[in-house]
Amino acid sequence: MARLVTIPESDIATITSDQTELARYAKALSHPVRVYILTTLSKQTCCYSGDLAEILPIARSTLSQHLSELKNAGLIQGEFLPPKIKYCINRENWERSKHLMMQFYGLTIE
Amino acid sequence: MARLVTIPESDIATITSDQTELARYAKALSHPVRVYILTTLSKQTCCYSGDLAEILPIARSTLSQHLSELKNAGLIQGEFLPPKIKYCINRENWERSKHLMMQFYGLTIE
DNA sequence: TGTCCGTTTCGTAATTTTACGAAATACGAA
DNA sequence: TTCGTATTTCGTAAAATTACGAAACGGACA
Repeated sequence: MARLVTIPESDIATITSDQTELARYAKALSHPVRVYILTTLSKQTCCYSGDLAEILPIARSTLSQHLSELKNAGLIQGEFLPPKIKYCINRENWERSKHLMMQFYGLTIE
Repeated sequence: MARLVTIPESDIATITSDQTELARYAKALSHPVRVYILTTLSKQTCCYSGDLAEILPIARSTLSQHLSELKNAGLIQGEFLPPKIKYCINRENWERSKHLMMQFYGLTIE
């Protein structure tokens, strides 16, 4: 980018790693189905992919994609209990995302 | 969808309007540049598109797109003060998104 | 071994997002 | 009216997202 040459570095905005991380978590929350899944999992303990598949008006393969996005974002984790897979919130990253979000909204409370 | 016919409605997950609304706000936060802009605007008072353009390593047209996404999400608003446009946080919707996010994370504090 | 079950991966398609430069717009000032 | 400044819209392209059904997979069990 030409700008990186013509303008001193100190004048370039530094997008912090916290901001990039927050954006990543926000992306995970950017679909109603994923918000629903996370809300469900954060309230109760865990649940099976099949439970969600029966209840949600989307194809199983589509649900699977949403679950793997949440997994990639680190917000949930799956435990293979043949023949089912039990999904739970990843508490550590859940708290991390909460912390970043609070920080973003200027809430220092924890 | 066949599922809507073969399974009684009461067994179908209801994705609430709050969840859909939260997903919409989360989508607005799902890019590092937009997180940066919102953080900047929420801390200080307001700023001009040009201020951001000089500081961010992206094309002005790209910045404009991000700004209009934030506008469409209702999180910022622009005031035309020729020849510049002053952007500020939309406090009402900012608080609304904060509220939904707190609710989502199980924080009833406000 | 073969079969069933729950789930994911594959193949595909439509739509949206992100990005850029060039052109258009809106307005104040010369 | 013409010029200059600040910003957005247009045209375009590449990549990512969302969605589906069909096929594949891994393990339990007959």
